[in-house]
Amino acid sequence: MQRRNTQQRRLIYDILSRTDSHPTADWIYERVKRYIPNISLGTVYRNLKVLKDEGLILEISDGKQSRYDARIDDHYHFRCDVCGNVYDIEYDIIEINPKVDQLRRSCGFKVSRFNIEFYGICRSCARGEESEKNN
Amino acid sequence: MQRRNTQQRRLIYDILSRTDSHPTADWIYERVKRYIPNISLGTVYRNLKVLKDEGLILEISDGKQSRYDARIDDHYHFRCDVCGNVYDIEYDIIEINPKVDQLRRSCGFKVSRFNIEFYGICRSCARGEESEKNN
DNA sequence: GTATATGCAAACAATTTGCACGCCT
DNA sequence: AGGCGTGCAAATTGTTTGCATATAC
Repeated sequence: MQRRNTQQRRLIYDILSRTDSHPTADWIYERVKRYIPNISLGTVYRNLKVLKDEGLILEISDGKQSRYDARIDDHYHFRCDVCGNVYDIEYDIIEINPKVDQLRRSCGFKVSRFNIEFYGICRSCARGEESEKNN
Repeated sequence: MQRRNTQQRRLIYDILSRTDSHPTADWIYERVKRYIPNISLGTVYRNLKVLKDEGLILEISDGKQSRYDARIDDHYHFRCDVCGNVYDIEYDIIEINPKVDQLRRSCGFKVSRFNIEFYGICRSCARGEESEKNN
């Protein structure tokens, strides 16, 4: 399929690229509206799907909602149990990879990728602050 | 809150305990109906939540849906990209845990738990079979 | 007896989709 | 010009909830 480079698609990707907050579709929608006031939420969802299909962004599942990430290099995520925000953890490739490779070879499945996610309470929530929700 | 040991709750837990297919609420509902035909889906959801709160089962998020697991000891999951089914991988605690612990201590967050998930194509799908969907 | 649990249906929230029109290329 | 993309609203999907009744204890 021949893809068009629309204003909407460009802006959605641009906004997602400029944040590290792993936002939801709705958060992105609110931001994009500042520039294209009559954009629809459906368009945001459609473009996020396109960008994902093209491998430009990642979709992170949050149980009920999806979050999106324009950072596609190897890294992990930490999710705060209190505010729900997602933070990046650098990919400790030297330490983990050989061990995971060992497991993936021996587990009996053809593993194409894996994902580690950490959970706990983020710094602001530990301090009792109200975190700005990125959703 | 004082909990009652109802027929419905007992059966839901029993059915979940006897499968390793990590089923969805709807799959469980269909099974329970064989014994309690007029049970409602809402009751299944309510009881799954109770069982989870009591720590008897785990909820596994599958993007849009939830899946449930009565196996609460440490183990990993493998999810097939084709059929969506979830399989158990034995927890190779000696190999992985120290490395993950190292990462969780050094990542800068207060990590209370973590989760590793593997993705790929399961045996039946690799053979081109139609897998029975557990959802 | 009484509070917890149930069945039912309506409500919800996140996401997807059908359709007529609009705008990249 | 042609077809992909859009806005809008309705439809779908998974899950939750209010309420009157039933049941475990």
